[in-house]
Order: sequence, then structure tokens, then C-alpha cells
Amino acid sequence: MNHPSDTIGVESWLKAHPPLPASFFRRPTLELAQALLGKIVVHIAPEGVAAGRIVETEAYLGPHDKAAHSYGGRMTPRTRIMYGPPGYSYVYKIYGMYDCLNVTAGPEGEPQAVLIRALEPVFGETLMHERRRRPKQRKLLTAGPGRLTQALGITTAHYGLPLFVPPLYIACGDDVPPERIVRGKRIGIDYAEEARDYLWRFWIHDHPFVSVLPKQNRSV
DNA sequence: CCAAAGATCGTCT
DNA sequence: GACGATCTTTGGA
Repeated sequence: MNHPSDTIGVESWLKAHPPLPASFFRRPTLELAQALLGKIVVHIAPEGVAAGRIVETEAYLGPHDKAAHSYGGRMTPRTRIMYGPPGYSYVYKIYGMYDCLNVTAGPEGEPQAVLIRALEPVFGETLMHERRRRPKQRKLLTAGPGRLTQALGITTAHYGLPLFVPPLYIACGDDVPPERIVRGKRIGIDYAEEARDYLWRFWIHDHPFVSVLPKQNRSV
């Protein structure tokens, strides 16, 4: 299967989408979760380059957030990277079979992160299609945290990498204006008591690659 | 279209 | 030893 984006030279595409600076990540986590919308996740792998625009994120705010892996200040080999500086990859395995990509956030010592929940394919779609075992619906390539990591070839082997240098980085893309950002409750954390109601999920309004469309929406 | 169930293993208790 | 910041498949309406 061929795709128009594959005909663009890899080198010229990469040159047009350089990494954002480390300073980009240095802002309050709820702001970062929104600032990441429209930016592009790029992975340069041996088998090729794949990239997607971020259209959905969730913020996890550390020791006081019952839905966060770092709730209560838990410090384990898995959560360690969240205690470091912002802009690093926190990749974890979920349900034994899927990998989820997070961007560490907040200043050093504050174990916070932003989960990347959905992308819109922008480069290397043929490669993504292969990695995803050729789904029938294009949306199934990258709509969902487990799907997008599989499409981009991201695994727990990429744990702890800086996301402002190759081979895995966040590239400049669009700034999404506030009026196009919608917020709602986070997905799959019903056990988290009061934290289940926090509106810490953000997505681009009406975007076709958003993973789940909830009933209770609210503009930012 | 939706709900239910199974898959499968790293991580923490 | 239990469970999950998920996804796929299946079966019924």
C-alpha cells in the first residue's frame, strides 16, 4: 500500500520538523498537556521514520492524583523517570501487551507526566500500517495510546529518552488555539475515587483521530 | 452499534 | 498473587 506522504523525501521532511527545545517542556503540566496538542511525535527507527500529530493528551499530576502511577510518592524503577526533569519519555507496559508513551512534566522532584493518547498520521504511514498489521480503518492506526506506540515502533526499550533529540522526539507542528481545545474526564481510571472526575484530558475539537468521544464535554 | 470477554505479563504488594 | 492510564474479537440486537 502506498501513501502520498511516503513520496516526500525523508531528509527534507525531517529538516522541516526539527525537535522542540528542552525549554518547551518547562511549564505547568496542565498547560503542557494542551501545548502538546498539534505538535508532532517523530520516531527515527532502523526500518524507517514514522510521525504523527498529537490530538489527545491526559495529565497525571503526581503524589496527590490517585490515578497517577506516582500517587502517594511511589518511587519504583518504573516511576523513577517522572521524578527527573521534564521532557523525557515515560513508557510503561499495560495489560501485559501494550506500551503507553508519556512525556515527563513538572520540575525535578515533581513526579508528573502527560500521556499521549492519540495521533494523526503525518509521515511514514505505510510503515505504520505494516506495524499495525494492516487495520481496515485508517483511524485504528494511531487513535489510542496502545495503538500509536505500536504504529511508531515505540516500546519500553525507549524508556527514559530525552524527547528533544533524535531518535525519538517532539517536533514543532501547530499551535492549537484554545477555542479548538476540549477537555473532559480521563479514560479508564474509574477506581481513582475523586480523581476520576478531574478534567485533565484534552483533545482537539471534532478531530477524527481522537480515541474516545465522551458525552460530558466542556470547552477550555 | 454496543457490551462482554479474553489476551498476557510487568509491576507492585 | 492480583491487577491494570488497553485493544481486539465476538456475539447479540
